[in-house]
Amino acid sequence: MSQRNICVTEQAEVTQACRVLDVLNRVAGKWSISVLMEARNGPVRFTELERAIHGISRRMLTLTLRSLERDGLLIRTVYPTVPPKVEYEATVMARELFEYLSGLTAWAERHEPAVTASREAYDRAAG
Amino acid sequence: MSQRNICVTEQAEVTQACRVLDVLNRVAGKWSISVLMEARNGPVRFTELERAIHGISRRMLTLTLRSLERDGLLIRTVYPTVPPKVEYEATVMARELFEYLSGLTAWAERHEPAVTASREAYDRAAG
DNA sequence: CTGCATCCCACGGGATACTG
DNA sequence: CAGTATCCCGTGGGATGCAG
Repeated sequence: MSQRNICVTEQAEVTQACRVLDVLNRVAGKWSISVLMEARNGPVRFTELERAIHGISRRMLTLTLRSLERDGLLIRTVYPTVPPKVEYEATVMARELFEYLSGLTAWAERHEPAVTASREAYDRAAG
Repeated sequence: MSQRNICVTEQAEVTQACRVLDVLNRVAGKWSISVLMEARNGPVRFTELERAIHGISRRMLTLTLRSLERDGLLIRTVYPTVPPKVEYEATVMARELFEYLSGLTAWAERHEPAVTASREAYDRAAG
């Protein structure tokens, strides 16, 4: 997702929108949430992530990990062994985020039928 | 944001990730949340939205509105007058979504300093 | 006023190959 | 094992112009 934080006024609504957009921008990458969820319960290794997240490329896994680490959502631990061993783990901050995401999850579950129906109706009406 | 729902297994974690991704995909457009929030309290006209949302182009406003309408998050009402008058209003479903988004907002507010600090530290360390 | 059509570009992200 | 480097392409989205 491209940059989209459009905080320009001081209106409460706009400010709230911006806050939400901040979060989304941080987590909006195609693979961010999947990676975060895999790293939520204890440390995970690079290759484990690669296997667990179906369809991700090595390049995107690396980029996603770096981005999440930079934002303080993931902790990267390197063990200077041969062969190298690197572990990733969600931070407390990231785990707290999951609680709010689970609210979204519940919302999505409750309304998925309605959304699907709405789409079908819309597409049937206009094409 | 490109398509990223990668539901391929039946694992609980993956399923939850998919649900969240469903929501995000629906709302991930650069302008979706801003539009939704403007339409949250009563109907809003096209031009009002255009003025309220700083930086949005006419094209993107239309596309965003259509997408949200299709998903059942927005109701579009056309008054067959001259000149035309069209109003948009958030549905109940969309308003319910705001409650969960406000959780994200709070999270973002609480942790924004930490994220900023983390980024600076990361960038200082590596460049 | 409320759009749709067209053109264009940046960038997210896939495929592939190479490395400490 | 855990990455980095390159190349390439689709698509999201901006700018602009036309229309009912």
